[in-house]
Amino acid sequence: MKPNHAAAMREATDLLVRRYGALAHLSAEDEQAFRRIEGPLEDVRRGRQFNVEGRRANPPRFLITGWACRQRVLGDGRRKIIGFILPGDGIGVCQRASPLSLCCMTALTDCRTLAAPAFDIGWDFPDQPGLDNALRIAEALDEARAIDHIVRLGRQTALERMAHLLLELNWRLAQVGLAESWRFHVPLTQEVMADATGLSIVHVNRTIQQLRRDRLIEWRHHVVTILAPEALEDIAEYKAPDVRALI
Amino acid sequence: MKPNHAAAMREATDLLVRRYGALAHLSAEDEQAFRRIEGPLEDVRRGRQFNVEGRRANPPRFLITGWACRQRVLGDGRRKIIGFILPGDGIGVCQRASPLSLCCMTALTDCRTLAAPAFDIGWDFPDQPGLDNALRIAEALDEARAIDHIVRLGRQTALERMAHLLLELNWRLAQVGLAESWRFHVPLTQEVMADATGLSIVHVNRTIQQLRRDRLIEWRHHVVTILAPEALEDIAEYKAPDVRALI
DNA sequence: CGGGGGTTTGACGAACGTCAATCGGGGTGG
DNA sequence: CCACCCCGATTGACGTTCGTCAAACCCCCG
Repeated sequence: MKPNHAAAMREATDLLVRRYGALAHLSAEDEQAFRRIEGPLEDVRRGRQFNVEGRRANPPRFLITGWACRQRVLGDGRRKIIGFILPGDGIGVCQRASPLSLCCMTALTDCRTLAAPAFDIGWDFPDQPGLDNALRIAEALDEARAIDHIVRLGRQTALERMAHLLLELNWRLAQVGLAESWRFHVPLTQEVMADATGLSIVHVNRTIQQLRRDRLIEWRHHVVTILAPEALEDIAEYKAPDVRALI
Repeated sequence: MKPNHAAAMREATDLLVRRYGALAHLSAEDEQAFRRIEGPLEDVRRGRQFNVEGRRANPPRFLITGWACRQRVLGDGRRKIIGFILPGDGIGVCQRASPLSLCCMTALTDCRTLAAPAFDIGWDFPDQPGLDNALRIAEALDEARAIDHIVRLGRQTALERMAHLLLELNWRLAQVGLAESWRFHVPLTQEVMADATGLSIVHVNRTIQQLRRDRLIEWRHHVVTILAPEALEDIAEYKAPDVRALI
């Protein structure tokens, strides 16, 4: 094992400990469970699918760098992104059979993943209750975001949807240390944003323009800065999830 | 206990056995677990909430007759229905903390429910594996419908959404014996359909008119008949859920 | 016979989609 | 180093879908 590989593994498990430690208290024992993940680390090209729709990704993995998504494509090519998968999130990691884990999952950018065969369906970590808790909460957060998404798509305008999505991304990225002071990197094209918000590319562009004009955000070179968090939260009726309510 | 009360209890548990028996094989032992539910049966008026958003319904119950829904209401009164709750479905019945069970749940019609305190969060039925399975599958189906709903709202037209929703309702009602030969009772106003499909009342009406004109459905006196199931499924790209895939 | 909730219709307007052209920036080959 | 190119962002013009408003209608019930 080369030293830079060991460093990469260390970085990957650090990320997981940081992310899941924010969801539930991790004992030294729990942390060790993450440290013991054997991998391998894998580099995945943009566009690659992690699974076939209807089957869980095998092996289960954690996303370490890059962005992925769950999506469904209709017969005529219309695509809907169900949700984003961000660094720290599991891909095919689920305790009980979960339809969310059966969606078609695809890399939106070049990614790095860490295989974690032990985290397969029906996992059981009796000696690591913190780890078990954290993973369950992560699953619940996925479900909660799906509900938010339904409300967004069904009853919010383009501006509100975009604002809501940006706040959601900020919250999630902040959890893993990838957003600071309301600034974060979004390696997506506007086409992807369109498929996530249920809008057309052109209208996504116009909506972003408006958010910019109103000095609510900046968005340059794939870096988003939320200039007026409270105003944006008002527009979107966004509430950050309450992790403690999901135990 | 009056005799008609005993009959009502019998009907209620029959419904549950029929419904959950369609999801997983129920042993005699499993069935008994349903038969032993003590209740009480409760009649609930239309409009009543079963829980406060963010808290699970207490006690957990099963819906026996009538329709309910999960919904969220925005600050300015816009309402989005997350999903329908039909006879046989649980209200606050969930094994692990589930955001879907934390939605605000409301009776859309006068309802009858059967309280089932044993089916509270973290249930454990080691001696009734069939019952446990069936309830998990029911939870998974809820989640799968949420995903379908996202695709519908994000990338389907009014006509496609309505077609999809009607097919979903037909499938679910057929499972509990409330739809036969593509005909079922829908005790909803068009306003409710609007909040479920993310459309306006007027546009729901126009969409229904078009489905009628095209001889795809009949809809009279709250009874829907699907005249051309295959054509409707093509329009909606509807796939009936595969229960076996969710184990 | 009157009333009220829900449905239906028409006219109009706003939000959003489509098409097409242009722009802009980073990468690449000469 | 420069010209070119290509993908994605941006803009404008226009079309469609869907929302809004308001009136009429319908049916069930008292």
